[in-house]
Amino acid sequence: MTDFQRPRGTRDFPPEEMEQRRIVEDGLRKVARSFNFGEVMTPTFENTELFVAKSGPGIIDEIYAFKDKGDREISLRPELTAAVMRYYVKELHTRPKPLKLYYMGNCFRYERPQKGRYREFWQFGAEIIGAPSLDADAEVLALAYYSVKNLGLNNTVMRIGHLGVLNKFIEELGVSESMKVEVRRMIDKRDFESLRTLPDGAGAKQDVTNRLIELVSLDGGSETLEKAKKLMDGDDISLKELKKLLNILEKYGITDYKLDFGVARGLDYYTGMVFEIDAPNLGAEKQICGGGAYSLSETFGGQPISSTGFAFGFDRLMLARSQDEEELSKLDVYFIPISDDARMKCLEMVTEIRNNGISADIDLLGRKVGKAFGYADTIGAKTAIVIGDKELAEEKVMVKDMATGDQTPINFSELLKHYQN
RNA sequence: GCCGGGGUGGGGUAGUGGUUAUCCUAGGGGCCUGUGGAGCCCCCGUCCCGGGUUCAAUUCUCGGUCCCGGCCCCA
Repeated sequence: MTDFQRPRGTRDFPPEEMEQRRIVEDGLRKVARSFNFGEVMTPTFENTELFVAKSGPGIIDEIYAFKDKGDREISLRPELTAAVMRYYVKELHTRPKPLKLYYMGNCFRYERPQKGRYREFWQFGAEIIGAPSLDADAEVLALAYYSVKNLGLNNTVMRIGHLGVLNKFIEELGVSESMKVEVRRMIDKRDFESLRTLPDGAGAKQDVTNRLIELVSLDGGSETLEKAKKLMDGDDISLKELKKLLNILEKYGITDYKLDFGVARGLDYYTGMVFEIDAPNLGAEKQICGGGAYSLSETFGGQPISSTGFAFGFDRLMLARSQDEEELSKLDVYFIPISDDARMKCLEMVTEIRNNGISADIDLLGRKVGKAFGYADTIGAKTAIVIGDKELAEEKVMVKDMATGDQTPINFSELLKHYQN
């Protein structure tokens, strides 16, 4: 016998899980719409060069890249931002600014699967394009913040940083360009040990190194700003910006964040504010959201334009909230016809009820009544209806409450009304 | 790419170098020909793949593959 397996790192989702996923998805959509973001969708695959342009040729090793039958270099998208920016540059750039977009879709990466990491996964993201302001940064942060809150994920931490602050320090270190990239990586990894060796190996200034380590070790709310100020000797523009941003966030009702200058995001197209949201209960892959202010349009051949955005790891959101299971929706009514004539009548009633937004199902196996009730019970139907020739003659059905076992006679004409209450 | 732990019906498991591989559960049917949740009975369905050792491998061994956790990476 041939054993057909799922490709590695992919998943099947049963109805119960899909219901949960749709609840989360609907919740995210709802919040995004309430912020006046509009949804866009882009292709599942793109020309490989798009992702190379954004992330460099090394990316090819980590994504599903292949040649199609026309010898074109194609890749399954490893993320959604590149495609959205491509779309913006080619077609949406004449739209009134600011452009507020959101999107959700499956993405693919050729990676070793582990908890919260799959080869096919889903992202939900949002961008504000063309609003080069702290107000846009705050609006995006607020969307991410309230999306998480709305899902009931209370055990999460939003960490906000600023690359302007970080980069100033890195510049002052006085190390080579390649070393700067390395330093950023160390900071992102919280690798303080390696940072400490910078003065020896890479010739970084000892004093700056010390202050840099102190900076990225800071951990706290808005009061942390003062500590950072002292480390920077004087009023830094980025720091002032950050202060303004935090003031704005307060108006959004957001104060339970952490300032973290170690949020480096590992990418050089980020320009200012950057942030991440963690769900600490997820283990190694605990980051559920990442984003910030960036400039990417020019990479795809457009005019430079300021943007701010983020992406949620949808599957990680699901993992993070999986502890509090919600009750699944139950079938409203299960029809059990006993004769062929009764079945015909049932179909009319089933259709009428379904057309009024009430869920209804009907026995398709011709089971005996006892078995059919057993099935109705197993699937958790709220009520069941048996119809035979007797009921047909009286134009009545017996509606049985599956929880209590009570039966109520209802006229055919009253049936819909009964369920609408 | 690397490290560790795993893989026995759909799900969960027991067990073994050799007759018919255990039990639970789920699914289908019957006892019960118009009323569910219990019980009893029947049916369905399994040793991840390949090489090696052996008279004989689900068992031992090697490789692969997939799953779980971690490293690397994380656009």
